[in-house]
Amino acid sequence: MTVGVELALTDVSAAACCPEGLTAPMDRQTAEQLAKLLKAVADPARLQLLALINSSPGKSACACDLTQPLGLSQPTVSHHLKVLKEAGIVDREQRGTWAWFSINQSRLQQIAQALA
Amino acid sequence: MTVGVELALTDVSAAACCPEGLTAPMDRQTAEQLAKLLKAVADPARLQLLALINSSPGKSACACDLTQPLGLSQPTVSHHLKVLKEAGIVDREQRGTWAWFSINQSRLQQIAQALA
DNA sequence: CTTAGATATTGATAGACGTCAATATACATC
DNA sequence: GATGTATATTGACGTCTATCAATATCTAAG
Repeated sequence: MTVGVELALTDVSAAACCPEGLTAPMDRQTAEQLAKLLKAVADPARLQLLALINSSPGKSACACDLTQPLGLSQPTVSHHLKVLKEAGIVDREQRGTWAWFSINQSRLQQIAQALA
Repeated sequence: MTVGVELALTDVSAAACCPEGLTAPMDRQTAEQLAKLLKAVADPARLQLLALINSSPGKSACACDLTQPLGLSQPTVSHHLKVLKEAGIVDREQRGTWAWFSINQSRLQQIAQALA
């Protein structure tokens, strides 16, 4: 069982985070939630994934088309997609054998605005 | 000598990064530069520091006033301020014995806009 | 139900990172 | 220059993380 991990990860997407941005002092707990979201984006492979998905037709892409451009192994890409999904930054849709990913744009905006 | 580290860190602030945001595919090198900037912000202590500085009178604060609110040791806070400085996110000014820090707002905006 | 292909999970490993105690350096004052 | 205070650096330690190879699970089609 990996309940602890599951909870920790869903905590991230549960964060209705930081409407005040950086304009007011931030308590440690709030800072940790926001940091988790930012960490999900602060990785070169995941940034490449987001850019790839975003620039795909319909702004959604099959996982099968994401491995080769990154030059990483399939499990590694799968891992990164999971991190993005659990941060609420991408959505996953099953289409037959394939997994299609799209970007939760408002969630991305939310993260960006937390730096305002 | 720590030339390697110095170079790696100044590389960060040298990154005139990512005017296209996530609208086009991103090569690994560009992704690594942007990831470095995001990592500099993706830490709870550093987010608290930015929020504290930003909400201080004149939007600048003495290092001596930043240790206690964070509940971390002085060397740790000094380390975090160094990371932020080397990412170009804060500016440092020496005033007598004290070190005053302010936020490079445009650099923060730049990072936020890279997620657009 | 077996096969085949796509995706996810597990286990292992190397490197990065946050933190502190101890120490060093910088700066002003006497 | 000696002292006191503020800040930075060093060294060590535990934890987290990115990555891969191997394996497992899922899904559709025979």
